[in-house]
Amino acid sequence: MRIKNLQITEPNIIKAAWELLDQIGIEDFSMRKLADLLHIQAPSLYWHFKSKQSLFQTLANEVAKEARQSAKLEGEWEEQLFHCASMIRSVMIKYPCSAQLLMRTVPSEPDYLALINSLLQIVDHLPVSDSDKFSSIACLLNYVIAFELDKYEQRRVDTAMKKEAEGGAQGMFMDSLARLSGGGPNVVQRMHHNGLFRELGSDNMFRTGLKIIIAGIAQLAQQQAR
Amino acid sequence: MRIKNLQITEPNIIKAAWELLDQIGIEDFSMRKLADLLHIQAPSLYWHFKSKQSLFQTLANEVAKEARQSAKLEGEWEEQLFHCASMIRSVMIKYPCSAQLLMRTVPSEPDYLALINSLLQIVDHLPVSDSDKFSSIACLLNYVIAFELDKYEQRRVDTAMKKEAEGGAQGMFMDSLARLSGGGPNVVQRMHHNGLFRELGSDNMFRTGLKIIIAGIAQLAQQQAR
DNA sequence: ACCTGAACACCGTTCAAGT
DNA sequence: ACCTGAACACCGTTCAAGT
Repeated sequence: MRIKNLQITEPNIIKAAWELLDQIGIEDFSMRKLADLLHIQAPSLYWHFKSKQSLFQTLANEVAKEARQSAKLEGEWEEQLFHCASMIRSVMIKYPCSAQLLMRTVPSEPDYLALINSLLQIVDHLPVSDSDKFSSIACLLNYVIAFELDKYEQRRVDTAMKKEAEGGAQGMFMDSLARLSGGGPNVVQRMHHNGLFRELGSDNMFRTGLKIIIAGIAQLAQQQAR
Repeated sequence: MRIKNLQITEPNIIKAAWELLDQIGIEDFSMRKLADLLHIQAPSLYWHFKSKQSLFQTLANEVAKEARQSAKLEGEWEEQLFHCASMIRSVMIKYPCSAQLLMRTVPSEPDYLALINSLLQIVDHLPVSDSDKFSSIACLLNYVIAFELDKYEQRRVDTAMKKEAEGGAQGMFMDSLARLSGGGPNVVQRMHHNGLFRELGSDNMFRTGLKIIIAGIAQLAQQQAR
């Protein structure tokens, strides 16, 4: 939990913030702990950032900025969307808790807006209404963010379960799984049995969802074109 | 902020919790305020719920329970999915902060699992792999939750913006909008100009996104069938 | 069985005061 | 310009003690 003595500059505070997020996660992140990491007192941080929220906003914007830069614009629009979304995801993986940060942040920051703009450009030539273009991109972006958010939450629960008495909560889970109320076949249990739950958050699952959304957008364009 | 004198039972605590969430939102929700509302001391709550997290888990499960009950199972699978997703959304609208609650909650609660199961049943007969079924439903459910989450966040920012000096932050926003870095046409600005931002979170937008995802799933099934 | 008072170990943030 | 000490108004949670 120590860091080399550094000048207390905005970039260095941000660097330390990323490290702290990586170490303890966003729910335990505090201005006091960040100050400790930088060997200063907590109130000092408020000279550089007017609030914790504004610090988070800055972090989120950094993710948006890097995501936008990694976009390449060649090939069919489907490829472009796929590539862009994958890039956004890989940038998000690089930065700890980036999904939570983006979620809590309003896309009023310039780089976030620019990212949305470049996504909108990709679908701008499609023969659908502006409203539909907007919905499509919102859907895609939501998907990418929610996917990483889920993965994070999943991990958090997994570790919490392991901590709790070996097989205690795990047993509870298997129990509710076994006797699902509501008629019909127990599809969830079959999938759990086949180890599908371990695939949660995998690259493969990400790509499948992405394909679904892009194919759906294509379908929308095709219908409108008729 | 008062409530009639009530017996302190688990259901009444839950009722008060919903009211408090409605009044002040999830980020300001505290066990102490909940206790105030019930005219008891904060530690008393810990006799009924072992933690704030477990209280939230219970609330989330209530949403899942009601959502599951409102599912009807007739018509084509596309209609069923559409209807189910719409129902889940309308239940979520009924309960304040339900998106946040579901997001923070692991789907290990029985009713949440049952909800996922009934969604999986709808696509179970499609000619795709279990993994793809799983991805499809995860994608759909993520969409519904993230949609409401975004709407909530959007509202929070809007009110924050209005509070901040008339047109101060608003001006900032227009500014970043006007001079977006990165080449290409400014699609975002055009859309903002056409009032599309006011459509954020609308029924119309919800349905469009839903159609995209369902059409995408259909596409997946069609490809695999060949 | 159910509730309280007092306490612990934390928060974010402000502000006068220091250098 | 940049940092600190002290303080304010909060948190979630525990626990001995009350009824």
